[in-house]
Amino acid sequence: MRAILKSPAKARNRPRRKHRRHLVSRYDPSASESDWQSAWETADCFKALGLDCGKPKYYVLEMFPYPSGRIHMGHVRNYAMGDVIARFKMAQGYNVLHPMGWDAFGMPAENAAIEKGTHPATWTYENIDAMRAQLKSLGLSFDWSREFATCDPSYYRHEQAMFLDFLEAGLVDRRESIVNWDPVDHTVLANEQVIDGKGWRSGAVVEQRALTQWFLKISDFSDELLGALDGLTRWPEKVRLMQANWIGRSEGLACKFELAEPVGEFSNIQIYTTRPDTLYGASFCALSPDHPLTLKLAVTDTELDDFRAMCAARGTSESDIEGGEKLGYDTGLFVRHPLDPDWLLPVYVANFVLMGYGTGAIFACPAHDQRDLDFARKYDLPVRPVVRPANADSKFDIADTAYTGDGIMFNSGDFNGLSPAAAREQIIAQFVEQGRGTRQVNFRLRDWGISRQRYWGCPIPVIHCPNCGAVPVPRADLPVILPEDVSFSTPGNPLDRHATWKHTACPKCGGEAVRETDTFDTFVDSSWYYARFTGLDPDAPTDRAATDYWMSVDQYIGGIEHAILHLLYARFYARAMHRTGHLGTDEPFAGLFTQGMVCHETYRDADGNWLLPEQVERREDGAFLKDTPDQRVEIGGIEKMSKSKKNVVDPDDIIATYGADTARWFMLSDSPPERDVQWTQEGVDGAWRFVQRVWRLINTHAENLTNIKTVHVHPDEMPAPTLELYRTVHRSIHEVTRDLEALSFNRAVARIYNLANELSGFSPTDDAERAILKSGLLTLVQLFAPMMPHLAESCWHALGADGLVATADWPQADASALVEDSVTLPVQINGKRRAEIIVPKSADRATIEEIARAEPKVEKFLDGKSIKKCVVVPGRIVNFVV
RNA sequence: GCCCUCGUGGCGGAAUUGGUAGACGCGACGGAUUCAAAAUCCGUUUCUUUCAACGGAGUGUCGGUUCGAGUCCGACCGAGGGCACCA
Repeated sequence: MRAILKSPAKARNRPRRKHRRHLVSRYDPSASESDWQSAWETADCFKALGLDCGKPKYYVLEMFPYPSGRIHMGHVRNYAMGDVIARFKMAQGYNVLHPMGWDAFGMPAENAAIEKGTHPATWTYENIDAMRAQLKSLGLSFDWSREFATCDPSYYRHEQAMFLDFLEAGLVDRRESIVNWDPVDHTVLANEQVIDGKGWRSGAVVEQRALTQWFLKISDFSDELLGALDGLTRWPEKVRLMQANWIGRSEGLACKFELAEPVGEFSNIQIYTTRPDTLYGASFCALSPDHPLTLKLAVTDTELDDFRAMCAARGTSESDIEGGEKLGYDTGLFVRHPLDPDWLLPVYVANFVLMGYGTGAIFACPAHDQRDLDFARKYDLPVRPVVRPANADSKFDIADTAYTGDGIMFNSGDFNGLSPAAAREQIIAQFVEQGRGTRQVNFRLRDWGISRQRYWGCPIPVIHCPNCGAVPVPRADLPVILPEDVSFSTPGNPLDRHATWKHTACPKCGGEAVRETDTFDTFVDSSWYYARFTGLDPDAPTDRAATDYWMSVDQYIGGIEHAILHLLYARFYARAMHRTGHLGTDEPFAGLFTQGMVCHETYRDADGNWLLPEQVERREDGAFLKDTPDQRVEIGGIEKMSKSKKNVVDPDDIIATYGADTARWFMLSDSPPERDVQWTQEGVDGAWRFVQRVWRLINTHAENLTNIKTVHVHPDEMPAPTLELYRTVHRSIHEVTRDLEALSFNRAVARIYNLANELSGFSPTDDAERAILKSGLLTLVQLFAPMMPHLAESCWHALGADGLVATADWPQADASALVEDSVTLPVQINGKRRAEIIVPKSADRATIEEIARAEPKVEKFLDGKSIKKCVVVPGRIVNFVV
């Protein structure tokens, strides 16, 4: 776009006119930013202090990146926010831990290996080097001494050791489960990698396959993970709600329906329901296609076996597309209704009953459950309502919509007239008392399957022996290191084909055995990195003294897209680590902030091809191709920056053109941080202008101020104009501090603009005024220093201040300057503002009313009317009701 | 379908516990400077009544509570996000 054309870099090089009064040269970020970065490095000022430093601790962490090779604007926004907090807290006197590392295992490295023939490790470490350099050019206050990549054996060896601890603690399970299997790539796919029932990479139809997998028993913690959400008061309500829904607690009744005729060892069907109140509306029972009884029947019933196969083939996402058509198979069996043994209900196998939830079998009440109703209508089964709305009579009937609202029980024997809630309670109590059922709590949350048929992940430290079963690798043999000599020329997992790595001796019996060739889900790596950052103990996953000091993370920042998986896994992992002695806390993140995305307009040419912003020229009459200016460009919606739509801006280009500070400032201004921000040329230009304006402001005064001493003068002794400025400065300190505490960066930015405006309008005439101006300018610099740290150092230096702003103490607001002696109050007549009065701050109600009545405009409005009431809120408002 | 969030100028957004709506920025317009431009500086900018006002209207729509509502309550409309056969 035009920014790149009329870049400030070019403007800067233009010869300047000679007769400017204040000849202040432009601020040149490219010249100074790297110098200040070196100065910080030399001073080593961002290294966390020891545990015994005596300062309170503050742990700020941004979600670490996947080393894709280049940072994007989303990273800039995320890390700029974290950096502001880190620098702000450091200035406030905290011992700050602000580390950075790499979430370095994962599929893109293998894809690169397949496409380019580069080894995943080479590709990954090259990317890390490139991205580290980019992050450093942003001037972020990371303690780089703690950097690690999760693909370093020095990291994943501890992950393996902890897995063995979890194994011993009973937190790990190995069992068969149904997975999405890509028959071409020979690998398991995650649900989100299956698109329209096909593998996202190979395009092959995904199969449902039963595989033996490793699981972490996160469901053991369901209740706790749910309950503890209430204590996470510094998390967004939205994230807590999403997690609560995901965990999905429900209360209900578990009971048995006796089979009219037993089938082998099956004499009854165990069901779970949250609506026992609708038992009298029962119409049929339904089994999951994977229910043990279904499997038993399918052995002899080939038609049922075909039905099962069809359900499996419909797979994961196809049901979504079909709109979830209900399909069933009549087994011909009957069960007895638990409240009336003579009442027989048919038993179906139904595709919408999941084996993984409850007991895999249900009783269906079509009148009050939409799925059951759809099924009943399709297979012509009875629909008997038992709950009617309070205003309906006993003829209440169901058409095509199940009634799920509250109301009054009817058609329900002894329970008629009760509310559904009361009926629910009574029926459960009755079943429990008679020993025919139990009150049961169920969760939607399943155990976490962590096996991946992948090379570029942490090897699972287990050896499979034909005689001894799954044997943990002895701790002395850790880490199990990934072999480097692997080939990606054929599909599937190279570990599975690696003869010398795979085949080994059983640690128990010494016989021939094979290694587990699956690797961990990469979410495992990111589930404990926050703890590792607190202390890099070479011999243990965590340094307990360090974790006890630093944990929990005081402020965690990242994208909302991790609201469930990563954040739930990490919360589980912290508990598992607590139980196995690696951590003293249960909650990893005391404070969570989820920032919005960075968006940009989209552009397409006449053929519909996406265009990069830099290929497009915006003019008054529309957008045109830069190379061929007569070609019109269609401007599309404002969407998240993505490579596929080409609506991206490269941080490197921005930094080269405008410097890191301008990019950071723009990312923090205007939009509230939790909301999406739109990257625009005008916005960057605005940020750039402010950088230059501040630089000019400082430098027009610098020469006259360097020798001025900023001695403290009591506000009472100041002349009016000086006092006004002094007040503005201290109000700014107060407000910016409050805004930064609340992570309201956009508001802090607005207040800084305001302060800069006020300072610009002040012309000192004597040394006393110069002293006030100087301290005001120094304050301004300190207030924006967390956001534009390089510019701040340059200004700090220009004003002749000592040391680095980065290590200076945060300014303190003079409380006495925040209180005004007099205050302007609006005067309303009947709620409409009619006038303003200036009253002493200390004035009481009566005095204020008197002053208000005396105000000419007020008199005019009150003239000839009777005052019914006068509301006076000191410091706020006066309102006459006439 | 269910759950959640949000609707404020031309735009991004401010507005403490209900108390002067539109801070700050962007854009636009006018002016200064300049041979001219860029850059910079000054001013105007919610809408509206032919100008103006210490005239009227105004925070998605309609209603309510209150001396007073962007803020609280109810209904509706619209946008965005999450979940989706969880019995």
